[in-house]
Amino acid sequence: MEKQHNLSKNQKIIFDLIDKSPEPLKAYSILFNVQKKGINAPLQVYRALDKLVEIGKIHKIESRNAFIACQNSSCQISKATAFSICESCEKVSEISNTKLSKYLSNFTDEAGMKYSKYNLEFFGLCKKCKSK
Amino acid sequence: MEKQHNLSKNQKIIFDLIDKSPEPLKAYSILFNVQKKGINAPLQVYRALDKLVEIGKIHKIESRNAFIACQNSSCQISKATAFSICESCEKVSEISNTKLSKYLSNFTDEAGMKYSKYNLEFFGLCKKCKSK
DNA sequence: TAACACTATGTAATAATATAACATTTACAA
DNA sequence: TTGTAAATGTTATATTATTACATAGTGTTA
Repeated sequence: MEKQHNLSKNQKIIFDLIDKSPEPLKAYSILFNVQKKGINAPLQVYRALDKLVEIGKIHKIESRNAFIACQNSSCQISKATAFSICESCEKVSEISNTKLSKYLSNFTDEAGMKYSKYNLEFFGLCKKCKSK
Repeated sequence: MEKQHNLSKNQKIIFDLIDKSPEPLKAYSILFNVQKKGINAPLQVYRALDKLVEIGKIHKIESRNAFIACQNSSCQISKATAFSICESCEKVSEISNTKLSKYLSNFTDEAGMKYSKYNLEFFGLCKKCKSK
């Protein structure tokens, strides 16, 4: 069983916003959206984002500096993430593929090192954009 | 045979600096280092970096906003990159593993999509840091 | 309950990263 | 030698993220 995290007020506001969004959100766009709820400063946003990333409720899309809610049934694999990113419409999907995650978690480099933590970003055209 | 790219003056200055560096370099640290060579503005650095990334001479480490020279014999796989990153000393190595790159290039998602381009960052402790 | 530790919040200032807009110059092929 | 693409130079500004410091809430345990 995963540890239950009770989100604080700011964390909840920001998580809800990200969770409802169909696309990754950037920190300052989040800030703009939550100002009516009393969150006024960038740092308040970044602090909540840091915590949410840490506990696996959201992920950062590094190549886009944006954040999306974890799609993997209660965020069990928060340290081993994979995404597909459409280079045309910027649609981002989290990939949950057992084979892929096993392959990567078991990957051993030339020096014999294993890495439990990784982030993988695939780029291409999504179905919609491809057929245009 | 790979296309030969003749680097321009600024591109060459900046590539040489990155190529000689034992660690990834950040854009403004590059700027600071090349000011004595007449490159004065951030944009001049970013333009060269963009071009060098485009032609595969360097890669961006997305999670660190830093750049390293490609280690893969003349940069044949500039759009399919994998790195190991030490979370303690920040040492970054490019991984060139045929099996891994084949596996990822052939990876097909649930919707049947393939992705020719990807970036993978592994995180962990390097040998040195592990033994401390 | 009081004392404590830990987490979260609020606020201001600023650092670090990256791009827009515009003018000019260079490289090189037609 | 002219046309075109790539590269350069410069100023200003946008975007992303952190430092520093003060205060408040939450939960544990003595």
